[in-house]
Amino acid sequence: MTDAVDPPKARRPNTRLEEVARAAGVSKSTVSRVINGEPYVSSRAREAVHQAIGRLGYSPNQAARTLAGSRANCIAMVVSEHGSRVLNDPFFAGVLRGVHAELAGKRVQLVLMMSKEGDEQDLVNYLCGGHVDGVLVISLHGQDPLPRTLADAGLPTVVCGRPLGAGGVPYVDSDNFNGAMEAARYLVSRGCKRISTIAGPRDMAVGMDRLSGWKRGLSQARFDTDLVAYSDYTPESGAAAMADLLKRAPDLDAVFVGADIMALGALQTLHAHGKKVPEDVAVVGFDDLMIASTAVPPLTTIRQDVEQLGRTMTWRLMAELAGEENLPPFLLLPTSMVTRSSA
Amino acid sequence: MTDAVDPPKARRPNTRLEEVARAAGVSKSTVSRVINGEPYVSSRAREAVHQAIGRLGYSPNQAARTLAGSRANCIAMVVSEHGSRVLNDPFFAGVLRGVHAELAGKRVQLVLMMSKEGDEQDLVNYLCGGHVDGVLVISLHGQDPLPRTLADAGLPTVVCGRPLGAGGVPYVDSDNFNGAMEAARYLVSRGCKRISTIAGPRDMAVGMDRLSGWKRGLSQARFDTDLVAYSDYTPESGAAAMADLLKRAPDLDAVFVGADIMALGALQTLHAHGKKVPEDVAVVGFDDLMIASTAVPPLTTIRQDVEQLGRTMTWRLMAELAGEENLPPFLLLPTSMVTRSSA
DNA sequence: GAACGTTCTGGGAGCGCTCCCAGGTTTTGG
DNA sequence: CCAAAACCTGGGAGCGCTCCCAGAACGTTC
Repeated sequence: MTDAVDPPKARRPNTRLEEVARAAGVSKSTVSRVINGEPYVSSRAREAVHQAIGRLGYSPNQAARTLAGSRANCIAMVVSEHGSRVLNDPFFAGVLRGVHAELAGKRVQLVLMMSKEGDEQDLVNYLCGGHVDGVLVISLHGQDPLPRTLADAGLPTVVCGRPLGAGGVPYVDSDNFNGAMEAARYLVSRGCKRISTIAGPRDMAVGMDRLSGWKRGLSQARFDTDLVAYSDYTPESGAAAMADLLKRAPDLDAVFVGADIMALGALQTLHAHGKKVPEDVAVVGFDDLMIASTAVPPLTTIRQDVEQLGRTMTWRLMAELAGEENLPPFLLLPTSMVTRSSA
Repeated sequence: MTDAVDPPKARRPNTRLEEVARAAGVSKSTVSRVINGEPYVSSRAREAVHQAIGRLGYSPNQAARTLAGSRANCIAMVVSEHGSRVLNDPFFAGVLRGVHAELAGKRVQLVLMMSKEGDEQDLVNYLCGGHVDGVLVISLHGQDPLPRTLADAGLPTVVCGRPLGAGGVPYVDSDNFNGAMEAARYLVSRGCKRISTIAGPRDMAVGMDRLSGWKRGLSQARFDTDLVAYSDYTPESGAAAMADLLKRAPDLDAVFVGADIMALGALQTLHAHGKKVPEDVAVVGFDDLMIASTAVPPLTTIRQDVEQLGRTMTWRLMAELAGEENLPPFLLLPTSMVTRSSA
């Protein structure tokens, strides 16, 4: 089919709006109205246009719509903070799936961007330059100034996970505090006496919120909250943190690990130290990754619904774009405990 | 700052190309040439334009560029086949990271699309409508007609993983055949006598290629290749497949599992049957997921570099868009064996 | 039936850029 | 030293759409 003399530019079968208009026997304006679902179109005209569109396989030129109109029909998902770890994470994939599910049917494109060191200004220029209608930010380190910058520029922005340094920017997060508190209470109710935790880095809200929830759960039961080790969301550092805890308190009989991926490392360490799980040490994780069920032993954990996180972020952003008012400044999604064998 | 009467449309601080031109004391054309890195611009003018751009924080309007120019400056990444599983997979995230890395610095947007049932025609219309310059397809089930359709429409397309039903469409894949063969040979060299395999679904090239490689490795050593069970890339089905193999051949002493995620399930089953790994049964996986190292015991596996997969796909696509000729019709990336404790 | 609204329709300006063309300036070479 | 070639520059058409405006067609009311 593409046997033209000039290979690289053989393509361009764009049916244009004008052709649809001609085929339907109406004007460009009417076709435009039909496409955008505007009122004041007779049902006869509407029908004719729909038929013509179907017949010609017409797809509106987004660039032209964006240029002419006031909206870009496009939102950006910005993965901040290098992304090396973020993108490794099943977390990201789940969020993305939710975003896409929520966007289904809407004529909105999703463009993906990553902030790289040095590029920040470019990124801000681009985003604020009217190329996108709104932004979903997935930023790992809480102090990231990006959400603030975007929000200050008047660009509708929703952050995934409570942002530490961006008070006032709308965000959606799992209820990490209550989830962790539930984990702590469960360990107490199970009869554990010396309960420790492996927390995420101090500069990430998710780590801090889970730590706070754990502390609250324990202190309400009048337990000590001194057995805290910090780790950084890798199995290796989880293993190291567990070893540290064991050295500090050889008698510990429970550990709440602030992420399944770290719990995997912790389990290894416990195994290496001859501790039986859950008989000697009970383990509760957080996230409920797919691999939690195949850990040895299968991991009891706090599930968060990451897909719902993506859906909710998108809903919040689209609602704002639609001009809805008095929207909630943040949304917390409930977690649920999944009991398996490790505790 | 946004204290206008009308909240939703307060934003629009776009500096336009014309303002840059005025600020730099040159014409629009010259600014355009500088931005696009064209020749025939005096270094004095070039310098002035760059300064003006920096001063004004100018970012070219993509919509206008697309509309006016012949290129869309945009490529699509299409996740075919529901995406429910795909997006769960760390695989996807790795590819995406590679794509992004390769795109860094290029003025090309990445838009993400998922094909949903019923939407196929819309998707094809959109993609072929000149909105994107090229497409990266991640399609799990090999028979997907999408790549063929796109390629036939003259749209530069690169597929991730060998497509079963789309001969002639350029693709990039890991060298699954040789990786699996290496695994089989390794098990032979280790002295295993009764070697089985858990393969992926028959309608996916990745599963078939790994199975073929395993068969080739064994038959070269004059081993039987009858111990094959099929599974579908979940830990659960991997566990079931392992149980099936054990029932058919209680004396088996090795299993090559065509994906780490299935190997996790297989390990569980072996454990439940009282088989020691690797003493009773040696296990080799494929992929080298992050969790392979925290399996019990740590998994010996064939590593594939998924990020490199993304980079290579992108490179191949961009090369084609740049008009390069005689590009390879497909690219196979080498795998490497990672020896841990399970074999 | 004149005066008004309401519903529908088409014409045309212009979004911000690229790309072609025409013209000016410098370099090169016979 | 003058022609040709190379290098620069600016002007302006037009990409495909939206959105504003003006006006046609149809009631509905006094």
